[in-house]
Amino acid sequence: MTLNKNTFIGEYSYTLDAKSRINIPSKFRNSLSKDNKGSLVVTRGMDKCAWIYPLVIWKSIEDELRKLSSLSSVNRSFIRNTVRHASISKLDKQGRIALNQNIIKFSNIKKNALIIGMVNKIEIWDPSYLSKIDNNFNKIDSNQFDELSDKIIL
Amino acid sequence: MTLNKNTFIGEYSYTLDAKSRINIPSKFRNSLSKDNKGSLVVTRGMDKCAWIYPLVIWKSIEDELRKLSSLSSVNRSFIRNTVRHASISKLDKQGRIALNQNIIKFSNIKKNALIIGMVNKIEIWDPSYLSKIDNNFNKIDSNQFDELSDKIIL
DNA sequence: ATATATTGTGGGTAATAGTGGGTTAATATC
DNA sequence: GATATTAACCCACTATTACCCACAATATAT
Repeated sequence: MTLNKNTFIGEYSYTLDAKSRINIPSKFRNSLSKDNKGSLVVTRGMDKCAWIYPLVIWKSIEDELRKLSSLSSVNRSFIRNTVRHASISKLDKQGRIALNQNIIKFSNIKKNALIIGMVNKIEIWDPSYLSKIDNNFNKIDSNQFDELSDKIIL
Repeated sequence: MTLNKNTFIGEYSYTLDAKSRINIPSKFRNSLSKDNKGSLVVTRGMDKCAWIYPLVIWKSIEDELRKLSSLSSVNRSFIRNTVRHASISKLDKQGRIALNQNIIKFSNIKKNALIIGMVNKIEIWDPSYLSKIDNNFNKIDSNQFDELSDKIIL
């Protein structure tokens, strides 16, 4: 167990309880660096899922946003849409976080949820919804991957 | 819960009461630095919404304005329109501020209002009005957005 | 194999947050 | 100067959230 700090890989299946709390895999908790003090930032993903960042990673995103002048309407929209659905959540003593209704509805999560490590962030999915996405993934023309293969060596 | 001081993220739905008071989310109140002493500056936003700054942040904006020479008519207009609708408002014991009629009318706020954290400031919107803006936002040539996305890695 | 620690899930209780409204003080109006 | 209007301040109620403890299931160690 010695991945880089704030790095997440793997997939886990958990349940949302009556209070909308969900467990964070202990492996993820362990790879969270101390300076996060157990705080995560939950927001909407680009897909219909929740994105979760360690607080310190989120702060660096925020710093970038801070540089954008609000005189530009594009900047304003960009900032608004990036941060309006974000909220800080702290791990409780049992290692869970509470998801707000907004995110649950957006991600279409009911009882069961998949937590997926995405290297620098964490995703939470409704399992059946993700299966659909997976099907689309298989349909992608593999040429699109060829582009990536120039950039990333597997 | 340790975001930087005077930093606001997330979206909250509140109601304006009969006395034109509106609640400020407790998370925002907590991230207000002590030296603000609960004072906020409310003014017109660049969009049809209210902008709210922590007093100390507003002061730094004033300092920037001070540097603009009044020999330029553009500067004069800019300063005038930035400052003329601004007013200080203090949080009451329950964490609310009173909005003046000028701002309410300008923002087209009736009963319900959305409060949105915009990193260094807070916006208050009429919900239905913001939806319209959102729709336009989707029509914006996404090239402008892609530019930003290149700079900021989510 | 048994003991011990860790992990995931459930639930109770106290503290806080959000909303409404009343009372007094300040300001304006006549 | 008396009255009306507005704003500041205080108190009260309800819903939500944060915090705590409990326990079963799994993993680790002896």
